[in-house]
Amino acid sequence: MPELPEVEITCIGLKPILQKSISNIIIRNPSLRWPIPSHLKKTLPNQKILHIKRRAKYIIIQFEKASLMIHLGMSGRLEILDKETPPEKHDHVDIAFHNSKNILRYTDPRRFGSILWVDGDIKNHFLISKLGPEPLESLFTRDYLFSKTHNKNSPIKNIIMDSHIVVGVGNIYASESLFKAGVLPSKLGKDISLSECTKIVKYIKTTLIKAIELGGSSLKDFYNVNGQSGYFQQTYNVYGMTGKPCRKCKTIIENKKIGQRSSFFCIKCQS
DNA sequence: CTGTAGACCTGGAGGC
DNA sequence: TGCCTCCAGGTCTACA
Repeated sequence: MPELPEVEITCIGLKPILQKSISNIIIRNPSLRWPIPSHLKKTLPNQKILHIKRRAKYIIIQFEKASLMIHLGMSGRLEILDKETPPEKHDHVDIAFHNSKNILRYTDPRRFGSILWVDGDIKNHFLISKLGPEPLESLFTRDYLFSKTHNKNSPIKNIIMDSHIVVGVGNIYASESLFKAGVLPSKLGKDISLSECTKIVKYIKTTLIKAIELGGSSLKDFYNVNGQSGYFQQTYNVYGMTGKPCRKCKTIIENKKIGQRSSFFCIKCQS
């Protein structure tokens, strides 16, 4: 489920728990990407949620002196549910609140996600401190991208998916953005021109923004029905379209592994 | 330092 | 039905 738009939409959907004070946490299975700290049982109760924000694909739930840093991995989900909702197999964590009939539930079949406790400023955390700029913020420009590509021997798709260069571009939106930019995912960084960087940056931004808007449009039933966003209703230009005709030129969409990941492209529209 | 392969883990789809 | 293989939205770590 989660690429950056889904994480953003999840953050927005968490607004109802702002200012709430935690009463209890139930950890059914602490084995995520990193173990969930067992001290949360003692640390978390009576902490008040002051802010909720996103950095890269991390959801940061801020308390007075520390934060919970939550990553959804490949298959994670956060939902606000009635506290009587019985837990299922992959519902690893519940957080309950004072004076509330709701809980925040973390579900993650593959357990690639993480729930970490960070004292002080998260900027200094080892998972955050070396991250590149946010794709939707002003630091992510043509010139910045060019400075990171012009001397690189790896495919452009790998470069834009490298969180040390720019965060939040996952496998779906990497393929989609490169299609719109007219650049083959396998093209090496050093062969990418300045004007191609202009397009890549532009279409990463517009693709992500559009996805957030689509997800946002279904926000009202985001957490009380099935936790899915507009994400699943989107149709893609190339992602998952292997063997189908390109929407622009009817050429058959191809799929090639680049950097271990499936990559989709139109050989005629992209070069 | 750079670039790539492997690792983590579960479930669903498709072939036989 | 059952077993096997392959595939899946992420990203850290180890190694050449």
